Amino acid sequence: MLTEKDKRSFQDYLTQKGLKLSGPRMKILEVVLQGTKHLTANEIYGNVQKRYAGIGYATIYRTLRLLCEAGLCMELKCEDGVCRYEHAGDDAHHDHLICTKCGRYVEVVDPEIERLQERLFKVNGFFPQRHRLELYGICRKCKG
Amino acid sequence: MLTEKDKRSFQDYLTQKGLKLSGPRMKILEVVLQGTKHLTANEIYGNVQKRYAGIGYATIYRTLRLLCEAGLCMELKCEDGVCRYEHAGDDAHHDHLICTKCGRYVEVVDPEIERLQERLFKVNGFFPQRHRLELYGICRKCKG
DNA sequence: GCTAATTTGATAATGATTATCAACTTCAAA
DNA sequence: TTTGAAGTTGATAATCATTATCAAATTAGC
Repeated sequence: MLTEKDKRSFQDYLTQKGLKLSGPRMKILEVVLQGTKHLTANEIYGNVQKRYAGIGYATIYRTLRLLCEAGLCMELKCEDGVCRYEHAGDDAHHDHLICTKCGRYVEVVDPEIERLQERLFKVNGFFPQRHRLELYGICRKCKG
Repeated sequence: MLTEKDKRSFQDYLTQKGLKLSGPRMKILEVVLQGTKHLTANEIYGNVQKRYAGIGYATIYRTLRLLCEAGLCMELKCEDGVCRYEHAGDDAHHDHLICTKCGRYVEVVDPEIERLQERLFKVNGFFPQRHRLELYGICRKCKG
């Protein structure tokens, strides 16, 4: 799942910003894009360690920020106070359905809801930037 | 805005839990219910200090938790990683429109959106518990 | 008023994230 | 290919909101 396109995309972003593509950055990009979605920085640190020992915490955080800025990742500020990261891929915006028992994240979109949100912005005289919708419940598996 | 009903409500909650209604708890209840909505614990601490010096940080946090449990307050986990509190009053559930320039919070509800959210839960086999919807944009005043 | 149970304030601890800094890499030009 | 200025790294200290700890002070039912 680590395409040449992604690599180039990261490379381009760095160059454009006058930054450099280092070994650690490349390794982190690889592990993040090949791993599961919705991992914490700590979990990503663990995954990176497994394959490439020696990369520090700070570099994980720094690189995750770069990946977000480059549009390759998205940061979710979760209710437990910890950030989770999902690789953005080419998929459009989506919201999340979150199981409060097992912590599973399901991605959902409802175009109708999106439309009504735009209306709420307009009605209240706000220029829309972004939104966050999280639905908390218990998934079928946990409900038993 | 601190009604007898609120006092009784807090008192009842404490009694029912085998807890006590102390001076500090009463003072914090008063300041919180009379103050603005969407304040941080830190801001509430400041407001309490102004009127009743000597109450410690820990007591603010502890009492805010009790007020939430008693249904007199609600905690909002905000994107900046800080919690804000709003007194629940009798008003129903609502979502928030947040100005990214001035930080203003506007409370909004759209019954249609609420309905569609329920449908999303159902379609995905989730038992619904609660949700969080935050709309970020720039308010008319800041837009100029 | 007495007393057991609860609460308080001060402060240390926690846990995620960010800042610091000397040593190490990168990369474009020579 | 060597070089050196600029950027990066890992270790670790710092930060910041929130919680835990604990001895001293308060509360409420008798």
